Amino acid sequence: MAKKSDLLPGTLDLLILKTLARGTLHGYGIALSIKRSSDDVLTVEEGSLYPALQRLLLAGWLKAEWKMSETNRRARFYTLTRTGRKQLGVEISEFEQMIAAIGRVLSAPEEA
Amino acid sequence: MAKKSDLLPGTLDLLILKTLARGTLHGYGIALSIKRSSDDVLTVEEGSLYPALQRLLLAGWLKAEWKMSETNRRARFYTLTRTGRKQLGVEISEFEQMIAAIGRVLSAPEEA
DNA sequence: GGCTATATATAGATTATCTATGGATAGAAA
DNA sequence: TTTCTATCCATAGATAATCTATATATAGCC
Repeated sequence: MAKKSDLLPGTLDLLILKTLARGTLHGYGIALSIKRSSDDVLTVEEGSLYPALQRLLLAGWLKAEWKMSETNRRARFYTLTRTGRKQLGVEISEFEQMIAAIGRVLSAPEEA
Repeated sequence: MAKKSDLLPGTLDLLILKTLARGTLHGYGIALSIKRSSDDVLTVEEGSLYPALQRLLLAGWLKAEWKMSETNRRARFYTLTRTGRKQLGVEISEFEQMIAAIGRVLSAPEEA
């Protein structure tokens, strides 16, 4: 059972945006949530997650605030902005278009 | 209509292997076939295609032979090997697993 | 006091894709 | 005959995204 990668490249932003669309979370919580809701198939490494969060903050799709976590530790909580929610819609439709296109290739008939 | 990329990263090998599973083709023909069977959604640039073909040759998943093309030009025709066909199966199931996992994240309910 | 889980973050390597370029030829059009 | 378009191969260099490895810190349990 070769395990090629933890994620399908190009889908991390989508996963983070969608996860935050369900509510504010800190970074560690985002990673856990993605892992759990994917039944342990998708694992977001810290070295992927935190740079991605910086990207999304810089793009204005998230805002961040330092607070105390459920377990009483300092943690940075991320919330989707209005433009972030809009971006989520864009990314979902782009992703679905890609998947549909790949599906067509995978099931394409013989050519003339 | 923002167009982010020509391909979903990490899926090119799969697309090439699948395309060649339907018969021997030269590089240019592979690119055309993927473009056409995806209804112009997926475009494989030469700078992605030829390095990928080298990768797949080196891995032993393809073999190559110089011949004359349908249009009477020198062209390098690629054929799937036995191990290449096996690899195609692996890549399809990995891809489907990833897509299913992403689907679960995209439709996940609220957490407790 | 030591262990584990929680929590953030960066540096550096790796890999994949894209942009840009270069070369060559067949055949059609002008 | 020259020019244009489509066909065909290939590489160099830039860019982007992810992964590996590491560092730091603390709460709470044993």
